[in-house]
Amino acid sequence: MGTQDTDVEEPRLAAADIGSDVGLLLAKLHAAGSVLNNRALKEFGLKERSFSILTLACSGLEPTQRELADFLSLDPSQIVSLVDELEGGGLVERAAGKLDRRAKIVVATPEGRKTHTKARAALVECEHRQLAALDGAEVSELKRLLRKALWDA
Amino acid sequence: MGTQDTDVEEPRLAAADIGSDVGLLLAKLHAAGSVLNNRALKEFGLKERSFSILTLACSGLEPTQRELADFLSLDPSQIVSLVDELEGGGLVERAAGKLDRRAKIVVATPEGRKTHTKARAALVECEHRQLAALDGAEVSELKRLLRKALWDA
DNA sequence: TATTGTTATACTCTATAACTATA
DNA sequence: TATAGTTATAGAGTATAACAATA
Repeated sequence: MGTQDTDVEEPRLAAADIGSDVGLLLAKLHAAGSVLNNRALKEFGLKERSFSILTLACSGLEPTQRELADFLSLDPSQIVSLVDELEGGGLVERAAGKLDRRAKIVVATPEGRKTHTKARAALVECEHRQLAALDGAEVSELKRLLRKALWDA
Repeated sequence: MGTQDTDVEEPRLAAADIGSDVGLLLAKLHAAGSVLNNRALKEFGLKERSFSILTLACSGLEPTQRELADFLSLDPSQIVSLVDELEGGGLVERAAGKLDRRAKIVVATPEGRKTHTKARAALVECEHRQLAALDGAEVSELKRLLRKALWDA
């Protein structure tokens, strides 16, 4: 996003009713977090997107590219280039689907797992900093509400 | 975002630990909301961004373009074209800053106020649908936590 | 006929730097 | 010298359609 502001106090304009607009609050918090996350992931050659795919490739769930696209809310064609990138770096591999030979399962290599472990630790640190104003219970509650809004619809 | 999915049940991949990743949850909920919001705003010739500016232009706070850029986490150059667009549609006007003649204050026209009222009603409806799984107290708590994370840092 | 992955293309959004006018 | 607004441009991200292989 344009300005990687670190709003450290409530700005004057937050008094407008749009200061309670869920869409804007989500956009701002997400944008601020993305800057932190992508900066932290740079040393591993990753971005938020590729990290998400790597995580799922490490999960043991054996996701197909189609599942990745659905879950990450990305277009299948975007998954192709992201997986290409990870595969080029030796972090994941494409395996043939067991039941459906059209489908390709994305699995992490041993090196991918090592990179993921380190990258994940860096992101946990980012999340701590981003949500520093919230205590442990509040962080849990925030996650619960976000998950509920997304998946209990 | 790629696929404007309407996740109506928790997908298989949500079991991975990334299903609790705040960054991903924020991205997904924000993206899903943007699709709804922009679709609803289309009939008014607005998008999320231009609606935000129109709202602040209606607020009585007399924001300068610089303040809009800071508050909306957008680059000043992006504000220029968004305000151009709104001004071209007759919804806002640029007024000279009172203390600083460099600064330009963005204020809504009477027509801008009328459009804003109608657009806002449409967005309230979108927010209701997007957060349908949450009760009133949970919506308030979600907003409180988001605001706190952003501005109590 | 429908779906998975792929490629290609056009479009929007974002980031950056330079310029002007005021301060 | 610094700041508000503007302009221009390159890059990243997104949306869309078409195609081959498989179901």
